[in-house]
Amino acid sequence: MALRHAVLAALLDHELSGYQLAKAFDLGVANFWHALPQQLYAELAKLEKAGMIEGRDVVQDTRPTKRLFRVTDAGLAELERFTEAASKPSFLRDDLLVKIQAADHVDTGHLIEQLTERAAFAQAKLDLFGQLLLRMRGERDEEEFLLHGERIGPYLTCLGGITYEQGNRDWCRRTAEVLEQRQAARARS
Amino acid sequence: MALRHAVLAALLDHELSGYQLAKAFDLGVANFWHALPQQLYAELAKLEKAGMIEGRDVVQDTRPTKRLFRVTDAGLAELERFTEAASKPSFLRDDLLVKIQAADHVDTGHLIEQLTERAAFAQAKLDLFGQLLLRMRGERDEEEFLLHGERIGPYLTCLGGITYEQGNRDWCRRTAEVLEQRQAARARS
DNA sequence: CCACCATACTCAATAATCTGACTAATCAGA
DNA sequence: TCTGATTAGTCAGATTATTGAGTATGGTGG
Repeated sequence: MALRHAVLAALLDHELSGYQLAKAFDLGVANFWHALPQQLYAELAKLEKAGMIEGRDVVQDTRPTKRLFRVTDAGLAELERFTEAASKPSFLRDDLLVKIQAADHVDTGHLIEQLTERAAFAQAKLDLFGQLLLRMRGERDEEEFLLHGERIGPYLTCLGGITYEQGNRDWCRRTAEVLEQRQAARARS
Repeated sequence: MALRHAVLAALLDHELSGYQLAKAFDLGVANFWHALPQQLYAELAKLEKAGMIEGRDVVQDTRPTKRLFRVTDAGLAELERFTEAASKPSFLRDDLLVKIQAADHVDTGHLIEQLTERAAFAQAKLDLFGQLLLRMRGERDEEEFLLHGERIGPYLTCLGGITYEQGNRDWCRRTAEVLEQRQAARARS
């Protein structure tokens, strides 16, 4: 049941349409949750019926009419309840890790390729997140912003994303390096 | 469809029963995939029907009879196919991140509590993983083991788990610290 | 001796997520 | 001018994952 809360949390900052929300929850960006458009539209409908968000139609002359949503008091109360409850631990579920687990029984070339790719992807997200941080804190330095900024939630989750992607990148590079060295050693013998 | 491959990868090292597998895929331990017992029993049944694993009953005098499974050649071929295919990126889906995203609209005390808890959990996993590494490489030092060890897949995923949990722990601590400082600053004003 | 935990599983039902296709309009580039 | 990308959604269906309960036996702590 956390998708609904993720949607509520995303709508705290700005009014958003389903489409904009879908962009935010997409692969490249999602720094605190991931979901597909279909899920989001369904969840928005449910949340509106439950009175936790309110939508208003915005007619655009050049683009299709969109529906912007904002969180209601009931929605905020729901988020509050959610926050009080214990968090369920987050678990790993990663194709690439499964492949590495099987590394000794499986073609090394493909593994190295995919590790390199993943490392590059992580680096790209790091660059993006870095820019995002700058945009959020503006002129202020990080220490100052975190102490006195008015809205630090997204900044903190972005920092989380950075920590995660750094770990990801470094592990991928290290692992690729190990596999390459073994390949080279095997080739020499 | 990666659960089946995770099961295959887990069975590469040792013959395991569904119950043992369930232990390994449990929260506390799972360092490359997570799943519940029911899923695993179901997957084992499917894999056996598909000829990718073979089970044999082991009668025990003091415990219920168990069924141990090992990977067949067909299973290995399936893993090989899986490895060749591109990995789907892994995404974040974490209750705690959602709560932090909403940090400015929600009770800070609960957040700090949950961050501290999560940090302690991450540290516990780090200790566990550290011991696991030692047990896997035995007397050898890491560099040597990674270059010449015969089975390094599980070692590499364990290193992945360590990187992940370190990031997790550090971010939780940092975030809790920030929230505490803000709480203190607000109390003074 | 009795409650509880560990081993070793099974079954059913619901909830969450993903795959894939479809509508319909505008805009930018070759 | 035709193609493809972008905006803004909707629908059906399949697959995965979670929740909750139940079976049966043996060992352990109080």
